Amino acid sequence: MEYNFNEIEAKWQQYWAENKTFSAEDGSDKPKYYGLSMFPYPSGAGLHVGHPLGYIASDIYARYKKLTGHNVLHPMGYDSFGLPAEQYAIQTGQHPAITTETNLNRYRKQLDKIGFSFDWDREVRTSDPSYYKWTQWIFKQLYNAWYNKDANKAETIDNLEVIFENEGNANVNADCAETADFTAADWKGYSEAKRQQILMNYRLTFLADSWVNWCPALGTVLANDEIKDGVSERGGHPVEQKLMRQWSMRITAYAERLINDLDTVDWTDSIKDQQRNWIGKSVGASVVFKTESGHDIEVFTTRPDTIYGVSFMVLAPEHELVSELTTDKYKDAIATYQKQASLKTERDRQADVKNISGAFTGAYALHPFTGEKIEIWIADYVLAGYGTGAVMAVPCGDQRDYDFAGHFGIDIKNIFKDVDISETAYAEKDVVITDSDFLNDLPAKKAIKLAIYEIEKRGFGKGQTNYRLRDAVFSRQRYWGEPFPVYYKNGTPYLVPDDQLPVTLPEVDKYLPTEDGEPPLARAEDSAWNVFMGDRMEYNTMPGWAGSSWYFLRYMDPKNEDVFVSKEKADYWNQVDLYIGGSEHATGHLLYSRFWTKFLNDMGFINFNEPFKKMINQGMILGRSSIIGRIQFSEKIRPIYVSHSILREIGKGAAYMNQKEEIFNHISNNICGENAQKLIERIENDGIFWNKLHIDIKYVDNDRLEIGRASKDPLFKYLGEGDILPELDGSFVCQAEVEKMSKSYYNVQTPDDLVEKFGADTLRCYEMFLGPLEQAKPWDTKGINGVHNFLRKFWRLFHDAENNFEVSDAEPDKAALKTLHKTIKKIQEDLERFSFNTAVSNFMIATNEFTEQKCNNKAVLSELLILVSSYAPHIAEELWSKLGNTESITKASFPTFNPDFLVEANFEYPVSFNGKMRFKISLPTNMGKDDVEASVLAYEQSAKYLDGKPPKKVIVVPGRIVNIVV
RNA sequence: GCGGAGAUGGCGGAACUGGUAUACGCGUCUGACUUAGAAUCAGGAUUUUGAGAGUUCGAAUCUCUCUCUCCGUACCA
Repeated sequence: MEYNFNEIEAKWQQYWAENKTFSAEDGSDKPKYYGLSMFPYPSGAGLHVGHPLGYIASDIYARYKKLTGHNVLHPMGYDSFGLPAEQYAIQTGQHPAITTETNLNRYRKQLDKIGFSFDWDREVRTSDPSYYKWTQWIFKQLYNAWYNKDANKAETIDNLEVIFENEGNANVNADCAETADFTAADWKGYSEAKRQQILMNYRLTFLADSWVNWCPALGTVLANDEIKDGVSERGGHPVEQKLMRQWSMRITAYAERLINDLDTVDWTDSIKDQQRNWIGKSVGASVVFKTESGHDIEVFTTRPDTIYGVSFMVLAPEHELVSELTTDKYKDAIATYQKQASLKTERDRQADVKNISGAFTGAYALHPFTGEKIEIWIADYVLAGYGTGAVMAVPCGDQRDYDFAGHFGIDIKNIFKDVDISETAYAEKDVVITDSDFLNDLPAKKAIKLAIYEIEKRGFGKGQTNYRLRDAVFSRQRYWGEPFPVYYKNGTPYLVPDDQLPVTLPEVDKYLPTEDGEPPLARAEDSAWNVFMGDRMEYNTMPGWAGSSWYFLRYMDPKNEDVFVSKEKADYWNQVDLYIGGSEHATGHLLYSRFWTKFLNDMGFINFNEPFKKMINQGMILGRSSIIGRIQFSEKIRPIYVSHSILREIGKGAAYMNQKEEIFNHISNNICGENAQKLIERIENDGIFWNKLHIDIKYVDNDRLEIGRASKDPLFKYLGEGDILPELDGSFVCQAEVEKMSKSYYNVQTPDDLVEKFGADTLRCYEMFLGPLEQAKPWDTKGINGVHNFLRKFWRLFHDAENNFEVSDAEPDKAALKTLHKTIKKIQEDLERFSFNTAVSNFMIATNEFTEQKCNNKAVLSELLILVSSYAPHIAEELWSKLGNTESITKASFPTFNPDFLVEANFEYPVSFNGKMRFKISLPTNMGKDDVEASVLAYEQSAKYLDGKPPKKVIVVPGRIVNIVV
């Protein structure tokens, strides 16, 4: 074989590993480059071709940076705590650590075969005690911190205690749970337990009873971002609300900074918007409405300017004041409504948006400005969890209020000047307010400010900003996660001292909750814990996002036993320069990492407050499924499996007997020749029922199904039990459909087969060649041959017809230099704008040109080789060493582009008439505008298009184009 | 509903600041080589950039209107 990729690739992979070619230097003088790919969860299914896409791009760029003289950190590791290993453990009793280890080894093997430039000495695994020791340590820092809103940063809890000691909490401006005021004297008099209780309100990670998303099937709580469409993201199980004592993270303290600092990172607008929406900042006012019975109802509104348009109030059904406010007459109706609402799942409630429902409490509030009586209703369109769980309803300015008022016959006041609200509410802010006393004739934006001013002045409320973002629940009732560094004494939580960390996972007899519903860790014997303190240890474990929130820091200093990352190393490596991964982590991992980074920055452990400077989100690779048609008759008769063109006709909706004639016509006219009669007879006798079946793509080549081979597979042996109707030429063609890669569609492509068949270099180039990195695109192996041929052709540039290595030492000729420098320019530009697909095309063009030029010039090919080496590193190393180099090509320097080689004496001007290109004319590049014009007009073909008339106008763009207006 | 991205041959896609539309690859067709296939080589074909208008000497590219697709998100007051 001329280009023996299997041998070459194995050889160089071994060389890189033995020579630690990709080991990053700490604190070198070179500029640093930190390129990171999102680390994978090692699932049992292994890698499919979609996984390496981002890794390959990341690898190409990292190798490129190395060639441009950077000290490159390009690590890889595993997010190895997680549910699937635990579910497997529950089913089989096998320890999740063993499952994880097995999967992880498989991943490593697959990754190694693709030839990545990972510095494996820096590998991290979140489930490794030497790693999660530091996850626990960071948890402790969060526990020992509070958020000082005046300083706008986190500070240690010790200094808060000093303040309490000296002046109580009256002057403390903290982001915290509601806490009653106390003086310094009070504080001194409090018991230890009481003090701890109070401090808990301030800590950045805290224990509190909170409504959580409980997933009974998974036996654990889930964070909001782990739920999609009202069911768990993993497994699709139903989720219900439950009040539980849980660890939470006070991410809300960082809401404002998390929004603002998005402006400082180079991410896609889509991800930034997702984060902004998730955080959901809204600016407005909180206003207190007194009720007739003397209660205060606090509402949040973004439109205080519409306060004179309030015509009723709505409380969430769960609102704490509902029972107190409801008058006797309405007690039953309210109770009924509350019950209905509570029975609805989150999902029903969302699905039921258009159904307007609510109930009147019988109570009235008093308008703070007019004193007018306002009906108080409850309705489930008001959410207990957002704002204060109560709204002032302004039908003219809010569509939901408008619909509600219309439905229940409540008055709709119009306080907008010259706006028609007879059909719908008007929610825009470009209105002028009227009928509103002191707000009259003001544009809404000014009115908002004045309204807040008045509200504050008269003591009805204050200006306020609300966020949709909730504090993040941090406990999971699972086994396979980080244990908390926490123990309990008399019900009060305490931290395990640093010198005893990590608290490792104890052995348990089963990975299930206990009989009384405690998490699996409650099963552990006291002696099974490596650290056991107080009455008991914490039974919860941390969520999946704990370990992944800071892993990019550990790569900088993976073996450090004294600190999670040393200050110098964090200063040197700093932010991740390029982060590549999927966009599905927009509101999970990517938000939590930013939160932890800001916190660690606040505490002075690192010097930057955003983790990922630039991010690219690779698109999903879709599978290409192969589908055949099955026509079924009654049970006694063999089904018929039909090829594509027949399936297509049947699929045109002509599936039922009332279109029988149509089907018959199609069949006999267009389709399967003599088989048509057979098919028609069957349908005639038995009626028709058809469906589509997915066939494993491994039995399909170029859409042709290999029936013989497929029918031997137990999964598809049915093919042998029916009749086959092929195309006229006898082949059996499958219909192709692009859909998600999934086991159930039999369309999963693993990289292993392809590496085996075509080599890693081909796979790498092909994955890039498919299209722009960010775009979702179908995977189609047909094209891989083309890329493979390119590499073979590339190989042949260096060899003669008998595959003997042969290059020339002569001076390179002009044509070769032009091709080379054109290519250097393109490749560099493509890399700089992360256009990996066009770079591969440009390599193909260069290879084609050199082939045509019969160029085997050593100097030229050496430079070309360096360009190619980041895309196809194995073949590049092999040819590089054949050229006589003794060091790895990764130590070479990226070639320098020289524009002189591209200068041409003549340019072929395209000549257009009225914008339509008609012919070309070759003229000297240095010819002036006027001369070009004269030459073109003098050209014989011009007369044809001028048709005897003088040109109206002639546009000459030197070196570009000539356009003549007639 | 809201937000984001997008629509170019039979297919994946190129065309960077408006300047030769469809590079590169796949598929397809013809021919050469071959016992045959694979491979290789030579050559051909398809279209007018989702629709409509505008700006311009010139628009895939800029502006407006509309249609459709994908992704995210949703009673957030």
